Amino acid sequence: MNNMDYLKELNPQQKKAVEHTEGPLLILAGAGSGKTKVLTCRIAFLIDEIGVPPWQILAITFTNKAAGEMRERVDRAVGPRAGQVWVATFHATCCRILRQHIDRLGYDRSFTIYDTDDSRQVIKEIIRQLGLDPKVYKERGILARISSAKNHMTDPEQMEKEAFRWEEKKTAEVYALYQKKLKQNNALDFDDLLLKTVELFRQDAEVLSSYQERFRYIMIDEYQDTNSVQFAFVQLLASRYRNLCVVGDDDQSIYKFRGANIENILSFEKEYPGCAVIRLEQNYRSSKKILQAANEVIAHNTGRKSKTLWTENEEGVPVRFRQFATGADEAEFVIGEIGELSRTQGKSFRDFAVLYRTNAQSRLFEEKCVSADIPYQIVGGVNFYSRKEIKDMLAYLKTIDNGADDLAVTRILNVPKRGIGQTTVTRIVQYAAENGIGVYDALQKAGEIPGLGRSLSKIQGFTNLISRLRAAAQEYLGVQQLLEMVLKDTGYQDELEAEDTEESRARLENIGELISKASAYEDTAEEASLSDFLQQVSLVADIDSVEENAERVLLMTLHAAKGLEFDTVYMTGMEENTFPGYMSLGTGSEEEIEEERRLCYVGMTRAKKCLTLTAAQMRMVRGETRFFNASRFVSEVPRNMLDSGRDTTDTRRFLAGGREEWNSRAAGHEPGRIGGRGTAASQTLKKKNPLFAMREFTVSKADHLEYGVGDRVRHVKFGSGVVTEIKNGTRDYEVTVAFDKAGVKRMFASFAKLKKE
DNA sequence: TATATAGTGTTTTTT
DNA sequence: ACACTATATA
Repeated sequence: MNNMDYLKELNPQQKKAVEHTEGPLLILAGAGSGKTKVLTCRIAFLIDEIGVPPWQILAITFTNKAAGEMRERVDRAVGPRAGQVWVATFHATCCRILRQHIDRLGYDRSFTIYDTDDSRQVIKEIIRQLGLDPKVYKERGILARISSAKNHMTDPEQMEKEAFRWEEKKTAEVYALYQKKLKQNNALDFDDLLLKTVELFRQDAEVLSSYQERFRYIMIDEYQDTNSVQFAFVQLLASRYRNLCVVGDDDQSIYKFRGANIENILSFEKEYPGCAVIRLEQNYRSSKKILQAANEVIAHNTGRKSKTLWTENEEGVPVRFRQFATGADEAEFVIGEIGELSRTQGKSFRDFAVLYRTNAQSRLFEEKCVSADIPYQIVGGVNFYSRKEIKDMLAYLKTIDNGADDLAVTRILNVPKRGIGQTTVTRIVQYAAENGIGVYDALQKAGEIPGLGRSLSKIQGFTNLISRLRAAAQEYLGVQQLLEMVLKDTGYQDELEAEDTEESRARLENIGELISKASAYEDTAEEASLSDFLQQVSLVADIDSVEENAERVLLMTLHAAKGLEFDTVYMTGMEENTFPGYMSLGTGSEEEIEEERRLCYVGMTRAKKCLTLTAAQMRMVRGETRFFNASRFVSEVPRNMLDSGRDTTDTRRFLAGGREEWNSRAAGHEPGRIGGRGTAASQTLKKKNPLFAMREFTVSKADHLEYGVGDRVRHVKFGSGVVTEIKNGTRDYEVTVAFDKAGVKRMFASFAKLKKE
C-alpha cells in the first residue's frame, strides 16, 4: 500500500504515535483508546514509509489471540510481507529463541515445557525425598515462592543466603533440587522460558548481538503487566538501537500476583531519559455514562499517571446496580435478562459477557444457561490441556519425543492399566535415582533391577511399545497419525470404550479434538515437528481459543476479559470479600485493594453500551452459606450516576416491603426462615418483580436466638435434642445440638429451622 | 495390586 | 462442594 489511508483515520495523538518511529516511546493508552490500531498502523508505517524490512520488527503481545489479531490486521495493511514480522507473546518468543540456542546453557534443544501442574508434581516428589512435612511445606506455596524468586531473578544460592528463617532455607533447598530435576528432565517451566533467555543473552554476547541486530524495532503491548525478567529481556534486546515502543495503561495493571511490576511503566521515563510520551485519552468504546462511572472508581487509586479518559460517544443509559438475595437469584436475573433481550430486542448472544472474580463463580451461570437454553462458552476454569486424558496423550508424545522427561514417563507407565503397580514404580524410580539415570533408562535396564519379579515382562512390554511408537514417529508418521497410533496401540481407546460411561465418552471426544488440533497444526505450521507441536500446545491460553464471532454468551473471569469489549457487560459478585476478594482484604494492604480496583476498572471499561453490576447477599462458598455486603466499588460510583433500581415509587414500595419482612426475620421472630426459600407468596412476588429480591447493603444476621445452650430444641429432620454450644460467628450463629436419635450436629441457625420446645 | 471409602483440606487472578 | 489422600478390603 503506497498511500497512507490508514493514517487518515487516526486522531492527532494516535498519528503522532505512529509516526514517531525512532528512539524510545511510551504510549499511555487508556482503555478503548485504539491502541491495537495504533500498533498495527505503526508496523505498517515502519514497513511502508520508513522502508524497514518486516523481519526487523518484533511485536510482543499478551496473548496468542492478540498476536494473531495483530498479524491479521498488519497483513490487511501491508500484504503477505506481514508474515515476516515477528509477533508473539513473551513466552512464545523466548521459546523460539531457546529452541535455537539453549544448548549453550547445557540443555538439549528438544526441551519440554512444564505447566503448573507438572511443576507441582516435581515439588511434591522433592518434598517427599527431603522428608519434609507436607503439612508445613505445601507444593502450592513453595511453587509460588520459587516462581516469585525467578521473577526477581534470584537463584537458589541467593535465596539460601537471604533466608533467615528455617523454612526459607528449606525452600531454597527445594528450589535448588527443583532446578536440578528440571534440567535432568530436560524441561523448563514457564518462568524458565523467560529467565533462561535472559541468562543466555547475558552470558553469550554473540547470540545477544545477533538478536539486537535483527530486531531493530521493538514494540511491547500491555507493558504495565511485564515483570522484572521481561523487563530485563526487553532492555537487553533494545539497548543497541533503542527503538523501543511500549504501550500500556497503569490503571489496567492486574497481574501483580505473577510478578508484574507496575514500576516498569511508571519509571519508563527514568530508564529512558528523553523518551517521547504520548497519551491516548480519547475512548472510542464506551458510552459517556459508563466511562464516567469507571473514571470515578479508578480515581480512588493513588500513584497513577495523570490521565482522564473522555469520549465523544453518546450519553447512553446509566450503569445499573442490582442486589439479590442469593447467588442463584443473581444468575437467574442475569441470564434471564440476556434471554429476554435477545428475544425482544434482537440482540445477538455474542454481544453479552458475564464477568466474575473467580472461576468458581461460573457454575451458577452455566446452570442457568443450560436450563434457559442459552448458548454459552466458559473461558478458563479447567484448561483443555490440563484434562487427564489430554495430559496422558501428551505424556506419550513427550516420552516418544524426549525420553528424559521422567514426569511424562511415570505418568503413563501404568496408563492404561498394564499391571505395573505402585511398588514396582517406586522401585524403578529409586533405582534410577541411585544410578543417576532417567526413569526411562532404568526401564530399559529393568533386567538389572532386583526384585521386580513378574512385573519385568510388563515393563518390557511398555518399553517395546514406546520403541515401536518412536520408530514410527521418526520414520514416517506426522503428529496426527502418531496420536491415532498411540490411542490404539496403547489400549487407551479400548479402555475408555469398555468403560462406556458419559465421562469416558467425553474423554474420547476430547482426545478426538486433540487429534483435530494436531491435524490443523500440521496444515498451518511452517515446519511441523513433534517438539514444536508440544511447545505450541503448552503455551496456549484459555482466551486464545475464543472465537470472535460465535453466537454465544461468554462467561469468564475479569482477568480473562482484558483486551476484549462487549455491547453489554454484567459484572457479577460485586460483594466485599468476593470482589475485592478476601485474599486482598485479609492483609489490609491498600496496594492489594488498588489492584482489585484496577481489575474493576478493567471490567467496567469492557462495556460499550450497557453495564450492570450485580451482587448477592448470600452465597455458598466452599460448602457453607455466607453473607455479603455490596462491594465498596459499587459505592465508589456516585449515587447519581448509578441506577440502583430505587428511584421509582414502585421500587420503593417493593423495597420497603422487602426490608420490613427481612428485618422482622433478622430480629429473630422467625429465625428458621432466614435464608430459606421464603413463602410461596414471596416467591411469586420474586418472579413478578426481581427487584423484590433486592435489599439495602445491610448485614443480615440474627440479633439473638430464641434458644440458648441447654435448651431443648426440635429439628424438622433430626427430631429433638439439647443445644450444647452456640458460636457467634461474624456471619451467622453456629449452633451445635446433641440430638436424641441423630447424634451431634453442627448447623447454622438461619438454616437449621430449630424450634424451642 | 486395584479399588472403595472415609477423611482431609482447599481456591484469586494466569503464561 | 469438591478434589485429593490415606486407609481398609477384596
